[in-house]
Amino acid sequence: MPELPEVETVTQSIKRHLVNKSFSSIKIRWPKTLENFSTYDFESKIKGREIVDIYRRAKYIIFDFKSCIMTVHLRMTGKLYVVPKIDKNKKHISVYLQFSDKYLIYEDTRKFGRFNLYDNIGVLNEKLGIEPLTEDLSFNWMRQNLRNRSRQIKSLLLDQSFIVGLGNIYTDEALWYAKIHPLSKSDSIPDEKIKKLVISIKDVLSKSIESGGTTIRDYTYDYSYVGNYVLSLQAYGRKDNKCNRCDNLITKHVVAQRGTYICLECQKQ
DNA sequence: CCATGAACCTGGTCGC
DNA sequence: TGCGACCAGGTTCATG
Repeated sequence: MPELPEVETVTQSIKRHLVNKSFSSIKIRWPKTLENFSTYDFESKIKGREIVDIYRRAKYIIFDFKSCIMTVHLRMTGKLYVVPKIDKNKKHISVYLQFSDKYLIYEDTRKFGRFNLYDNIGVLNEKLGIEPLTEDLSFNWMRQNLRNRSRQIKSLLLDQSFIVGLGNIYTDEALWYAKIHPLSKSDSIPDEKIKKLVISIKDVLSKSIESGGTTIRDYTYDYSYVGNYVLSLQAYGRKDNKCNRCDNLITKHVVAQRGTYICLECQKQ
């Protein structure tokens, strides 16, 4: 489901309910969801502890309890939302936590999502790359780091140890805006296009956040709102539609094992 | 170092 | 209507 804009939207939507509150119980319906801790750990380290902050890092939602953090990764179909009452008709609720008189629900059709418990954010930071919406992502950084390796650009942009937050949709979108073919080798992209790529990444992600993300099928936030950035997509999902720049038809390919949408006229290799 | 394929899961869609 | 094949906003691990 979610890339950076969707995770950011979900994070903000649950944050206002939960900051300064504490969880009183947890119920597990799909045990694998808790990857590195148990309900026993919940009892001793999380239960009754104040949630000091909730924030996003990469595609993780972080619950900060000061003495430890709980991370949630939604993977493909995870949904995290607050409701006053549990909906018994929901078939795929993997976990739910009670706080005050409400519930934080974790629903996940494909069951790929995971909760983890850590002492601090250090473990995550070690394996994660830079945040694209900060000044860490600059033209100079990008040029330097595209040139010191030779990777297919799409595969590199999807790599969370390089830049975090981009997934299949926003990678295709950013490459379309920058007129870069997804199979281009990272060390053969001209400066002008690198410059455009950096701007496009920031632009696409921030515009999408403003629209509440992109809903293709599963993604919703706050129980049922959909993301409207789907209306702004230029490449992703637009097979056989006209490119909005040149009237050539968008075609679908496979790059880095992912469905990939390209305007072969604009995005020459 | 880099690319590829499989695994983890369920459900929707498409062609016959 | 039914059934199989293929596809899906992600990540990780094993293999050349």
